[in-house]
Amino acid sequence: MATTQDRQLVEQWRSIQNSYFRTAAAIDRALEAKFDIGLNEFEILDLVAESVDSACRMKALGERTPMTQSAVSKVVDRLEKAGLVSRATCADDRRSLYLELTDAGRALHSDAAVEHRALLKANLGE
Amino acid sequence: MATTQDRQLVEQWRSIQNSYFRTAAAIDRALEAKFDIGLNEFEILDLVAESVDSACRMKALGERTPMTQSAVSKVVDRLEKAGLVSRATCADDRRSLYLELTDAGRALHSDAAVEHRALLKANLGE
DNA sequence: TCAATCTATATGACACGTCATTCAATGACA
DNA sequence: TGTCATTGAATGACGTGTCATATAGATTGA
Repeated sequence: MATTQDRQLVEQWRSIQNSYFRTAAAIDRALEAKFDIGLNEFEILDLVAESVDSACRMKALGERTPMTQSAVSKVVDRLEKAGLVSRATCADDRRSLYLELTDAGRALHSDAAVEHRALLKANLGE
Repeated sequence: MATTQDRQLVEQWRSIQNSYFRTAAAIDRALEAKFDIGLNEFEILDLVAESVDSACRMKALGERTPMTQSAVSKVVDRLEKAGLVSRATCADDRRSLYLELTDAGRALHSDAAVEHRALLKANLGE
């Protein structure tokens, strides 16, 4: 039995979906076209750029994103392969890794961030 | 330069992401476990169930979901393979197809919808 | 100190979504 | 009516995410 509340819930859900997908797709295309990285790659880059402390961060990253641990690992693979990030072993826990932006990574991030924020504004702000 | 507005935008965006991912994952797991269909499959089923008219619908479906045309086509493949939906050719435009729920599809949908709405409520309604 | 257990990350198999392309049917217009 | 462009849908190659597992290092407790 479809109650009014049910319909409202479904509406709300579809609205979130649309908001999410349309925005994500727009950003992804733009970043891909201009900087040759996908949205997930940028978001990891963004998180790394945000972390001022040099704590061991692979783990911390996993807690700040809805991505799976293994997804994060593969995104970092690509970022590393692209020379934007580097993995460094952790002195106090040799299982852990912390990530650093390379110079190229820092440069790309600061350009891409402008684009990213602008598209967020265009898609969410309005 | 990270303005306050930028940070707010990023916050808003991450909140949407979390809301979307956490809810989607919860629903997906539940539907998978109890009814052996994924969230996308259910959403197509839901759209077909909603359509009272018998217009040619593959196309219409594509307009009501953020999924790609080809994604919809593959989801319908699976639904058809599972015996929940059937494709019928359209008399007035033989390129088009319209979809119908089978009896099994209707039955599964009405059970799964209850679960779906409940999880939406739990995750969004809060 | 040595097992047992736990934790951080990586990896391989697999599922699914996307893009580009294909194919058939339709429409438009000379 | 015959060509050319357009449209609805399906398909194959490919990239990326997920799950389950593997591996190496840490921790606990006897």
